[in-house]
Amino acid sequence: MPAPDPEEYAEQVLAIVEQVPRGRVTTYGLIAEVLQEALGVGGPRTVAGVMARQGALVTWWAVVRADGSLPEHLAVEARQEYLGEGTPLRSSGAVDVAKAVWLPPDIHKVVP
DNA sequence: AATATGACTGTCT
DNA sequence: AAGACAGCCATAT
Repeated sequence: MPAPDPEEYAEQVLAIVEQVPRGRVTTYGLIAEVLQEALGVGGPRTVAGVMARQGALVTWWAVVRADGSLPEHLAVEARQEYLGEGTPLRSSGAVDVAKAVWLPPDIHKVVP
């Protein structure tokens, strides 16, 4: 399975992020796994790269690190959303991943 | 072509 | 429990 075009990869990432239910989250790694299996390329950092450039187009706060945290400057803004959505948080301020995690569907189901 | 960088992650102190 | 380290993948110099 060869290399897909980067623009499509980005679309897939965004497509998945938009599927995340309100009040739940998913992680860079999980998204990366699904796309890796479907397209054979990419990793967590690749997903992060997409979010860094086009994350503003979607509910970017629905994507967090494996431990439920986000970089400082984003954590601040994300907190408001989490409070508003009732997303389970830990005392540290990070999302309680164990409770809030949402598993991305197979890409084939997203874009058959 | 080689190196540095980034919205990452898992393992080992 | 928190920090160091080393992989990892794509982009930009």
